[in-house]
Amino acid sequence: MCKADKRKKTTMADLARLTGVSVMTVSRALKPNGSTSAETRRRILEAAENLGYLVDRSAVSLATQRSGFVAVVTPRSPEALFQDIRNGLCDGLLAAGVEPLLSPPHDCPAQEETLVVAALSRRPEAIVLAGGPHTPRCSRLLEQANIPVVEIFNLPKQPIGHAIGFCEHNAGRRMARYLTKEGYRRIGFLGGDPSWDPCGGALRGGFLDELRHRGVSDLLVQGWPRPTMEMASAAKATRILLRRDPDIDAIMCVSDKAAYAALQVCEQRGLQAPCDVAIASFGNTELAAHSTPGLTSLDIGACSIGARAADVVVRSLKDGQFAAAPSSEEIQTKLKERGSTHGTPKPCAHTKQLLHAYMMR
Amino acid sequence: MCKADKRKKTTMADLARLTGVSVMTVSRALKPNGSTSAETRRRILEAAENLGYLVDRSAVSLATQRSGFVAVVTPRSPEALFQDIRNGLCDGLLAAGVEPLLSPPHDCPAQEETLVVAALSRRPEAIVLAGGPHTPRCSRLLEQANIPVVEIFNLPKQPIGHAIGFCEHNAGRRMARYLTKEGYRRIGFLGGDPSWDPCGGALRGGFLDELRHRGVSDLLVQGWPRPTMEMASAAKATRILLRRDPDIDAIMCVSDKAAYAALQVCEQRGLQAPCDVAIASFGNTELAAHSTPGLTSLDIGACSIGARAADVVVRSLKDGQFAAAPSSEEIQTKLKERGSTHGTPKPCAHTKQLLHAYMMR
DNA sequence: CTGAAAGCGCTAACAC
DNA sequence: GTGTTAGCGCTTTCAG
Repeated sequence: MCKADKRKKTTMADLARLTGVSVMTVSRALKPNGSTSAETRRRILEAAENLGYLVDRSAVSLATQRSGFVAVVTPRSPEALFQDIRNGLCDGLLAAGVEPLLSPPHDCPAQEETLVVAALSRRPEAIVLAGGPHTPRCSRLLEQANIPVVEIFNLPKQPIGHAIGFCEHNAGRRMARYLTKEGYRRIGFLGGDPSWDPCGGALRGGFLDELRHRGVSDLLVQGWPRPTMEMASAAKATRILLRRDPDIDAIMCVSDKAAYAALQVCEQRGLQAPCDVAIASFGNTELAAHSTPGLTSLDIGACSIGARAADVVVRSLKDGQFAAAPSSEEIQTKLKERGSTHGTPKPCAHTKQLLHAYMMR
Repeated sequence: MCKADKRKKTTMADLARLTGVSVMTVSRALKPNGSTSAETRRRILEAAENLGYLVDRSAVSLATQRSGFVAVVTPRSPEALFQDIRNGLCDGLLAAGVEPLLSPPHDCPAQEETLVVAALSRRPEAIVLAGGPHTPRCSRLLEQANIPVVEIFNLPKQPIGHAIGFCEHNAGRRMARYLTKEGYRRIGFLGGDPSWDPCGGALRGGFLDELRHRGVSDLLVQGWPRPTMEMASAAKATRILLRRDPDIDAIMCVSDKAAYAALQVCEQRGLQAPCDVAIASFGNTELAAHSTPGLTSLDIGACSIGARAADVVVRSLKDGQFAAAPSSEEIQTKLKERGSTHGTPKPCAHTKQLLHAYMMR
């Protein structure tokens, strides 16, 4: 009844004193399957509710040697994709009764290491993180942590435990193959600085390799220094690209947002996709499907990566065998072809109307 | 040197045994300002590094009664906005040396309660969460938790502790006022189901109120049942709206993504913004600024909300006085006017070119 | 500079 | 059904 005025939090001892039982009885009454008389439990639960008592999970963790949560450490970039991945992951874990606890987003391997140290210090049951690259110490700590480690998004060269992801390099090559087959020859690449977006860097690497392999070497690359303001950065980079090579005929972008920004800049310049310049991207988020024209984009199945990861975590937690025999699952990126790289644009209703208005003047 | 083969994690006792000192010395050696001889410390740190030792923060929390982290509990919707808010918040907290720990996103107050219980059980130093609504029990637990509570995003009717946010109702009214002043009379609203998006619901409420107040009562509302696939849902809802009232002259949307989808649908139908139908939205994210035409949108300063919240948390943690005297800061939404509701569209370069191609056939 | 003792809040393993 | 004892891994406090 009386509110806790003191700084001290209420403990089981308080509940025990109040209800005239031992601490152990309180502990049992608070669990769904503890053996306590109905009446005793009722009184204890009532007292707990009145005082707003909540178990101290630090103490529980210490006593049981089980923390009951799974750590999730993801990079800030690419946000839209990790958003979906995290959603799929969290939903899957919660559905299985496992609690995910997310670290703040990181911008580089060094920061990742800091966050992984913090996460491991809380003794998670398992840890899910992006495929890297990690710092050497980070990798070592993960190996020594003795818990299931699940690397997602990009497939690491040397997985620590389980891995579910795609190969960015292959993804880049794939798109390069497609664009060259479609006949594009003066191709640009738009992406962030690899120091904060290693994944985009690898994508670009694969893209470049394949282009060279196909004899398309006159490639222009334009990047930007920070992960924020992606559209504005991409728009600016596009302008530079167009200035450097006005005859550019295709631009591959590291994300749908960047691609959308590039598309707008091109249109403002009177360049129409795909006839004047093709725009392709990576991620296949909602925006790619809904923009006009639609953006040709590489799909990585972000939601399903999250769901698969949740599955692997849950199985690892249940089954020591499975946890001990790390699996590696390569996700094949799917090239989703849309109007930004293929087909001739027809004047849409909008254009017809403008045309009409234009001629009526 | 030898790897930890057993399930047991290494503890300070192991390090103490290995280096021939007491546990207490190990404890001191591990802290930056503990008084230990340089040589002893060196050996201890070396052993720790070799074994991949990391302190057990459950034990530290228990012993010191300080967990050293701040809990962050946010709703899934509106994702884009909370993304920015979380980023600003996390950056601010990390910069001040406070560790944020994020709960998975929730879809309703009941789920929020569950997550808040889990978070409070870990005894955070403070908790940051959306302004609600919360379940009664959730509010009560937050009050009894005896830690700084910071509610962000929307201003709660009855703040628990500090609050930094805007009034969705006022925001809705604001946009209604603007649209009616611009001369729009047949106005629709597009949003998600209030059960999972209470904030969008309040926005709609304010919007409706103001319209009624101004004698524009013939309002059409269209929503969707799930937080996912926002653009697809909004596109579908837009089609229904257009079918129900082909003469609709403006559509207010709960998010920029929804608005963008609506814009595309309208254009596909030959309706041009703003002359045939105006599109307005909420959030003022990158997309609103970069779409063509730009989307008129209500700006809430998401990043700064996060930064301000971090500031309040840090001050509360430092200053008991400040923590005890809850502040409430109302953020004024700014109406960012763009081409989707205002001005006459000029045929852009793209159109001119299409026009040209069209006439050359 | 180092160590021994006590205890943080809780639970496992036994008693009764 | 309930209580007792003994820790979980660490820090605080007090002695040296």
